[in-house]
Amino acid sequence: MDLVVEKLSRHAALSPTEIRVLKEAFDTRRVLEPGETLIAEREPPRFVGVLLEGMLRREKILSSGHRQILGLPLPGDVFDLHGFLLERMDHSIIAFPRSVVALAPHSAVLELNRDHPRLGALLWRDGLVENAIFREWIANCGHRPGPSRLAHLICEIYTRLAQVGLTDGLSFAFPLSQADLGDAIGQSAIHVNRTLQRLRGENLIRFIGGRMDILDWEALRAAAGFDPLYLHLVSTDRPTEALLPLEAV
Amino acid sequence: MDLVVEKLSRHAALSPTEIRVLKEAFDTRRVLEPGETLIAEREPPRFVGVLLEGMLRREKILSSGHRQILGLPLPGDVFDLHGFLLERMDHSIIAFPRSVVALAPHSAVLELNRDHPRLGALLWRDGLVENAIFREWIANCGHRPGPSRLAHLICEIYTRLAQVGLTDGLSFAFPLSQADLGDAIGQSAIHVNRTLQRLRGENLIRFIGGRMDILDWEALRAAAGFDPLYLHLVSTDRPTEALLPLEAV
DNA sequence: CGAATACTTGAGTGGGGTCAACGCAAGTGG
DNA sequence: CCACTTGCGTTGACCCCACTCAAGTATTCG
Repeated sequence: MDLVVEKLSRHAALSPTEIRVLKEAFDTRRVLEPGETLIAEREPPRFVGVLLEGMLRREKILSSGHRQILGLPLPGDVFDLHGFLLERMDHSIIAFPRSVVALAPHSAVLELNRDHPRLGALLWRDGLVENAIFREWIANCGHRPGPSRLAHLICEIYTRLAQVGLTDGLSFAFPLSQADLGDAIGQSAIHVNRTLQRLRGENLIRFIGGRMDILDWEALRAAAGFDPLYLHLVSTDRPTEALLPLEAV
Repeated sequence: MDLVVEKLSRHAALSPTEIRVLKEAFDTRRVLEPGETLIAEREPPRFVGVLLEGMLRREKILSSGHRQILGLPLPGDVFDLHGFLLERMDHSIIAFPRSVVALAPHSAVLELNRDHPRLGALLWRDGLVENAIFREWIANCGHRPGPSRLAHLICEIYTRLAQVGLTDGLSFAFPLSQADLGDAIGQSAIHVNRTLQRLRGENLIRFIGGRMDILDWEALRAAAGFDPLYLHLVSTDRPTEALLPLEAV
């Protein structure tokens, strides 16, 4: 959970009490095997989670039979907050590689929000960033020119992993198959293959054995038209006052 | 504001105090002329809003110059909750026709959540439904077959408008141009035109003068592969216990 | 070592994009 | 009242991006 505490602390220092309350709420651990479903479409959500290790995907099967990947929770991300007031899941959450999650029952999160509203707001903030990512994916699957889409996804994953210290320079674990990539950006796996070859041919990336190496970040960023604004990272040029001063709530 | 009170009341009865607190928080009115920007990308969000009349669009200009519409807040919808903990807007919000919004400063919403957590949770719920809509739009712009996309958007708008009583049978105001429709579903305006003609030719819809008439709901729904699960409507088959009993928070 | 899965490559095709022109209605101003 | 403009919708011609089908090649795994 230290990963999560550190991530939340970037926006407002957590008191020892808040850290304790947070850890007590998310006291359940669950290990997911590769491909295991954490929760399926139409099931009632029973908990809020944070991913500690591995990688998850949100997915939905369309009436045409196609699969659409809706999002990729990474370690440190809070997920299912989106559903904790809703009756049923509108999509499934599935583990890519072996993953570890920490779970909190909804009642614990409601209590946490009631008794420590500032901590609740920080958890919400994390969920809000994911919503901004959803919106960016609409643009990525929509009007963004074809070849840029894949580059954009790579830029996003790299930037998000770097935020939680899970990159090694410009290299990082990337456990998606070409079919997965296609379902994430709304293209066929075969076309993803050809686009990958192009990115490789232009010496922008190397991608073998589940590991992605970015060889030319600036060129990749330009090809993607990637602007990290939507990730709402903590940056040095943001307003100097704390996001959530203690007196705010 | 009665529209909003009624909408929220569907999920848990509001006490007279909660209704008063809600109305006091959203005490500012603002009228937007057609095409007027409520808030632009990169600006710091200053308020939470609910739309009372008209229609808004969330949009983003991509590096390619293309415009992508990310969402369509309708009357009764809470918006910008998504941004009330974030430093800058990652997209713009613009009025389609003349629209009226009610605004609450962030401090009022933080206070509301602190002092009336159940009311805060109901507002959050509305935001969560919008997130589910974002996810569905990813699928709509992504892997959904072409002709279904337009039909799906029409089904969604109809269903959401019907929820707040803004439909007249199967007829409703629909102030989007074909260019807007294209930017919403990730297609060119010209192709939208041809798809519209097809839907008209099959006697599924009539669409003139900013008004949409659905002529054959079941056929349109089938063409779209539309399943309203993601709208998280209040339905008769949901769990009988109240979503947010008073003792929950 | 076979079986399954993932990746690669080629050939053929069609959906949807772009460009360009035109129709039509609603303003607008002389 | 008419000439001009502006915005939106419609239609045709052309073409390319990306999909599908199909076959072949690693690579992993029981």
